[in-house]
Formats: sequence, structure tokens, C-alpha cells
Amino acid sequence: MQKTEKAYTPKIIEKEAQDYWEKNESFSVTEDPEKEKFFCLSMFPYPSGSAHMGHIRNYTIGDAISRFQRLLGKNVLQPMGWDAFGLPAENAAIKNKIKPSDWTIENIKNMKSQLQRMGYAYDWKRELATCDPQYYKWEQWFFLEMLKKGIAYQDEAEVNWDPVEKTVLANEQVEEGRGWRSGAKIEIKKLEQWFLKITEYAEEILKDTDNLEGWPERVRVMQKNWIGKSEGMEFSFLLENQKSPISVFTTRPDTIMGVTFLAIAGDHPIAGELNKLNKDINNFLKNLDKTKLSEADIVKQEKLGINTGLFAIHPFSKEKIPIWIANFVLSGYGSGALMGVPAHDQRDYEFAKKYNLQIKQVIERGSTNITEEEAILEKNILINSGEFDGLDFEQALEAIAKKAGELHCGEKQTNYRLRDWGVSRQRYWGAPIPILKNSKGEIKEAENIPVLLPTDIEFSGVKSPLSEMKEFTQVTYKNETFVRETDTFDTFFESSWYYARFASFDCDKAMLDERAKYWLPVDQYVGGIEHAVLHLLYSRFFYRCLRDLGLVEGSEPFKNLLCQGMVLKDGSKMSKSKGNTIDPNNVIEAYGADSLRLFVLFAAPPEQSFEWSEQGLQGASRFLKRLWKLVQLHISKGIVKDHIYEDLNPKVKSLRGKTHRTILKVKDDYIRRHSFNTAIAAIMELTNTIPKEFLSKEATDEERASADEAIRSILIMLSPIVPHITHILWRNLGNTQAIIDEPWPDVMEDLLIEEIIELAVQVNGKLRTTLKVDRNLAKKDIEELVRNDTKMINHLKNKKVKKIIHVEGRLVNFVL
RNA sequence: GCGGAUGUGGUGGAAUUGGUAGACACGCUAGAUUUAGGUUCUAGUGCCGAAAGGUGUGGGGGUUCGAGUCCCUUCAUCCGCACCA
Repeated sequence: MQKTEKAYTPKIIEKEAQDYWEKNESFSVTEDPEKEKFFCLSMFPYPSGSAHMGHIRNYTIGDAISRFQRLLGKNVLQPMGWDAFGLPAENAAIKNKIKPSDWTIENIKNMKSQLQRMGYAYDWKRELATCDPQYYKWEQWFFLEMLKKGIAYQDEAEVNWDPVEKTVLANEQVEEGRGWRSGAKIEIKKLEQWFLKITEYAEEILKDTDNLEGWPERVRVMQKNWIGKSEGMEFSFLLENQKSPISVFTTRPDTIMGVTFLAIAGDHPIAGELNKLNKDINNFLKNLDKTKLSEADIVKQEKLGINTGLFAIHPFSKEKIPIWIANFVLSGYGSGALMGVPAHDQRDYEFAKKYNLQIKQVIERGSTNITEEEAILEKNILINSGEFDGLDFEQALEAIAKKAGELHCGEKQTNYRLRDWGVSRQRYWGAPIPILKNSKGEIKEAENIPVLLPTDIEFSGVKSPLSEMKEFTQVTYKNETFVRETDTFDTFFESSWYYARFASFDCDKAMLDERAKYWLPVDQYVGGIEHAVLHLLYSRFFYRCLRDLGLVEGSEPFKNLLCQGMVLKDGSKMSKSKGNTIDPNNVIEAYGADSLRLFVLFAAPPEQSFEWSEQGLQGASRFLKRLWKLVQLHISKGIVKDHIYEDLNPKVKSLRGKTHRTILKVKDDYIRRHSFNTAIAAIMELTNTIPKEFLSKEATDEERASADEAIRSILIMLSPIVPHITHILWRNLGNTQAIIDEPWPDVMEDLLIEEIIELAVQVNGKLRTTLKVDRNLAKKDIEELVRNDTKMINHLKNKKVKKIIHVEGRLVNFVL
């Protein structure tokens, strides 16, 4: 066996390449008005301790895109940071008796070194951690701006209260209605909390969703559903013997004459009053509360109700309509009350059947295939509706809205499922909400920002330590005493604007400066689908608020969004609890970062989930070894560069054609399709195409030069995917400029066309044979060739050819 | 229930605009080299068939000279939302 002088040693060369990038600050960028900017961002991680395969996949995709854009000559910003606040730090603090801040800092250190070992092209000088006062100072400032504008406000909201630990629990700490540690039954408690008026932007955000062409369709659909716009009317029903009316929202105002009952939620004010007076209702509501705790099976529960004995007056017919309390009325949607139209709503129908309520049909039956047991849901002509008879939906809507207006009993209304965003968390490890209350209970801005989160604390886990710390809560300022807010922000608050801060990372005068206008919006955002709604919606909301403050331009923070699929093992997502994780560290140790990067990009298209495969990883590693050997062999035969091609050696022409067609295809795969797997396949194919004899001593200069051209192209094209090996091989080829500073290879148009093409020959659409012909061969010459082809003679014997279809450069089809 | 997506060899996947299905890999088979073994190299590999040929993209139907791709229908799997009035 022939021994190669230099073997492929990932451990050594990867370190070498990384040292080069660090020493030369290769990925440190500044604003350059001369160059087109490209801001590529991967969702920053929660520093949980160590990076998992999901992170590796996410960040490898982002890095490949960044490095490719750089080859195209753009000014590429790719930063990284840490979503450093959050519950796990508190849990770890309790478990390991370590301060949340120390735990977090340690984890960041760990994960950072992992990401560095992967060779990601981050501009580390912009690194940020959301638990850094220099970071959260500006979100406290931002919050106070929103307070001034009336976007932030206080209201009561329900929280999960653990009566044993005397603390508020997050939803994920409540398991089947019980506290995760105490096991105590969780109580729903109302607390004063801070909200942001995202609903004020709901319409704008919804409208703009359709224009997000660079976003996956499913994410747009999810966001639209989440906002949940529905148009209809609000009617108010006066109550017999009562002062305040009940208002109800409906999307089917055309069925107003079919109302036979009203239903209200258990916590509707009227239900609350009756609760005190009526024993049966009191019992009913008690039972409702019980079921409310087990959130999981609210869905399939039986429709239950109780008659209140009260009556409402139909606004048009003036008929008396019974009012029921029903468990299927949602308190949080609309006004917590609805008009029951059993004939035209399936739930109302079931409810009416169960409790023997009147069913009054007011819409004509259209299709006949509706059974007796179903409500008629379709929109059609109105009947049994007095003056509105004969109208269709649109006409009825107008007429009914007009009449309701005249009678002051209703108007057109738009409802959203989206509710204002509650940002208060009764937790320790988060950014303090910068608010003070004076002795009269009046709300004041904090005396100074940042309001620092004390990190020198004893953390027991029972209660947030903040409320216990007098030195934190008691403030004297300008001779007045105040009590400080002890709630902290929802961690989504930090992640809703971090992308912008990367642009102005070191600005200590403002939240953002002019640099934000240069870099934003993010040109390519890469992250998991699990953030399809909350994080991405909140970010779109914040970006508009930042816009309204004049800090950024445009309305959308993320121009293009790529949601990568999961990495599976044994058919399910890798997770610690399942014990099916693969530690990236072990993979890097055994195969090197390049093999890992190549494998995760080659295994599947980025949006798709893929199954971890040790053999696939080995395959990637094998290819890199082959590439290494190929380039070393090429170098050993002496490099012929800048050759002027004269001869028309068809093998040389063919290789050069292949090279240039591959350059074209790979660029398209990168830029338009983000289809790294096919790009890699095309590069492998080109690698396999280089004839052996071109790498031998006997090869002509022309052959050597065409091999050199192919190899150089391969290295540049692969460099975004496997940056270390390509960096070293590029240098081994004798280049003085680093491969990251090379431009994307030019495509020579006239080499793209193949002179000899393989033509498919079909009979009645079935492939019978193929022919190698000159590209420009005339149709009739092709036909002649086909008729004389030995294989075709049998197929055409004694048959009449009806028609011959030519598809230029592809096939010829004889129709018999 | 509503909405979205996906179904292609033994496996991951490719086929971008209706034009040679299975690129590129993995695995497997045979051979060579080396070795204790991994490694490396060569050839083959959708299925049936000795071959000619037939057949094949979840199932059924349709449009077309030609369908993995378009239309209808049906099944399966996955994801999201879920009593939203």
C-alpha cells in the first residue's frame, strides 16, 4: 500500500484553522456602506449546560449560510448570545446549592467552548447574555417607554399558587393540577400583574403576515390562527328586572332571530352574583371549578349547564329568553357570554337537546345531506326572521347591523383570540420590572435603571428571595419611601429584541443606535419550529414598538425564516429523559467537527427531521478522508495553474463542463433552496468525476489544469460546510490568501453546454433505449438514427408511426 | 372536529418547469490489499426474470404522446390548533 505523507488529522487541523480565525479576527465585522450587508442569525440558546444535537444542527445550518454569503462578497454579521434568564437556573440552584448566576455563567463558558470547537464563524465581540445588567438595563428602559405610551399597563391575572410552598408556579411546574415538588393542589389566585398591549398591534401584525414571503407557510398559518381574528357583531341583551345588559359576540348575526337562550361563563359577573344567592348555582359553580384544574381534559368534557332563572329580552323580537350558565362558554373569549342558536350551531344544538330548549330554524337548509341530529351550519337565505326574510348572509349582516344601530343594541365588531401579553413572573432569576409604588399605592418609574437583580443571595426555592430582601424592596428616593416591584419579566421579553442589540452591542448611551438601521432586519433567521408562535410573534410586536420609537426602520425583524427539523434517535427526539442522546463532544472527539457538520447537513434537507446514524457520520468522515488524499495526491504531482486551454481534448472539456455546471447548481442550492444535502451530493459527484489519469505523472498540462480547477472549486464550494479541512487544503495548494476571503468561483457560460448528449428514446412514452448524439443534430437525423437502431427495429416493425415528439436535448418519443 | 405537511429501493434521501425514477450516500454481495480487527480499493446492487422482457413512487380512477410531479377519490403517518360563539 502506498503511504500518504500526510494523513487527515481533524483534531490538529481544526485547532489550527480555529487559531487562524481567532488570531485574524476573521469574523469580526463593522458597518460598511460600500458592501451589501447580510445579517444571519441562529436562535440563541438557553445555556442549559451543554449543546445538544438540536443546537448543532441549528447552528451548522446558520453557519453554512453565513459563510456562503461571505463568499458572495457580502458583509456578513453572524453573532451569538445567551438567553440566560429562566427557571432551570432556579431549579439547579435548589438542587445543587449553587447561585443561579454562578450556574448560568459556568454553563455559558461550557457551551461557548463547544460552539468554538465546531468552528462557527461568530463575531464573538458582540456576544451578549440577557442576565447582564448592561443588557437588561435597556429592556427596563424600553418597558418604561411603553408605560409612557400606554402599551404597558397593570391588571389582575390568574396565577398558579402553591399553598404549601407559598409561591407562584409556572405552568410547566404544575403537573395534573398539583405542584411539582410539594404535590399540593394548586389554587388559582389573582394577582396584579403587568401586561403589554400586543392586541393593539394585532391587526397590523396579522395583515403583514401575508407579506412574509421568506417565512414557511406553516409558521404564517400558525401565527394567523394564534391571532385568531373573527368578524361579526356584538349584541347587548337587556335583562328583565336588571340594570346592566349582557353583551354577546357572534360571527353569525344573521341567526339573531334564532336565539333561544343565552349562555354565560362560570365567572361572568352575573354568575358571580347568583353564586351568593342560589345554592344550586353555588354547587354547580363549585363543580365547574374542580374540573377547571385538570386542564388536559377540558376538551372532551360533557356540556353542562344550569338555568339561572333569569331572562333576557331579545333586542328585536322582545321575547323572553332564558339565561343559562354553561361550562362550554369561555371566560377569556369575547365577553364570556354567547347567544345560543341551536338550529345553526352544533354546540348550542347539543346543549338545547340535552336541556330541552327550543330550537328555531331561521336559515334555509341548503344541502339536503344534513341529518336531523345536526345543526345547519351553512350560510343561506334567512327565513322565520320577520323583516329579514329572504336576505342572504351579506345583506342580512348589513340590515341587522343597521337596525341594531338604530335600537342601540348592537354593532359590528372584530374579535381576536390573541390576548394581551402578561409579562410579570413571580420568579427570582429574571430582569426586575423597574417599578416603584409609593405609600398611596401609586405607580412610579424606578428611580434609576438598571434596577439590578441582586445576585448575592441565599436561594431556597421557596418564594422568590426578592420579596424577602428589604434592601431590595424598600427604597427611599427624594425623601419619599417606596416599595419596589419584586416580579421579574417573562424571559420572552429578553428574546424579543436581542437580535437588534447585536447591532449596537457596546452602546451604553441608548438601547440601539444608528448601527441598528444598517444591520436590521435579520436577513436569515434560523431556529426551531417550537418558536413558531410566541417568540416570533412577540418579536414582531417588539420590532414595531422599536419602530414607533424611531430606533429601527421597517416593520418586520426577520426577512427570511428557516425552521430546521429535529434530530431523532430511535424514532424520537433526543432527550435526556429518554436516554437517547448523542453528545456532540464525543462525536467531535472521534471524527472531528467537519465530519459532524457534513453529516448533519447531508442527512436530510434542513426543514426535515432526520434519524441520527452512526454509519452516516462515518460516511461523511470517509468522504473527507478521500478528499484529503485526493488533494494531497494532486499537490504531489505538481500544480499547473493559469493554463490557457487550446486543445479540444473531450475529456478535459467534459470535466470542465461538469465543474462549471456544478458551481452553478451548488450556488442555486445554497441561495434559493437551502438544500445543502443536494449541494453536497453534487460536489461529491464532481469529486468522483475527476479522471484518475488527470492526477498521474503522464497527464498533460491541460489535464492537470482542469483537475486543479475542479479541486479548487470543490474546496471553495465545500468551505461553508467543512471550513477547517478546506482552510488547510487551500493553504496546502500554495494559496497565500485564506479560503474564507476567496470569492465564489465564476461560472464560464460557454462551458456549461454539453456537446454530446444522451437522448432518451421512447415508444408510446416508454423508454426503449438511449442514444448519444451531437447536441445540434437535426430532428430528421435523430429520427433516422432511431429507425436504424438495432433495438428500435423490433419495436417499430410492422407498426405505423402516428406522431414523433421531440423534446430538445432530452428525448424523442415515437407514438404508434 | 378544523388547519397544515408527508407517503419514492433494505436505509437516509434525489428527481427544481409534466420529459431517461432511484442522483449522492448508507447498507448489502463478490473480489483485491492489509490486518488480530477496523481501514483502503474494484465491481455489482429497485423488484420479478437465465435472458428477452415485464413491472415499479401508499391504494383506486382521470387528464396527457408522456405523470413521483397536474386533477378527483381513498388510506396511512406526523405536526399545529382545538368547545374561539
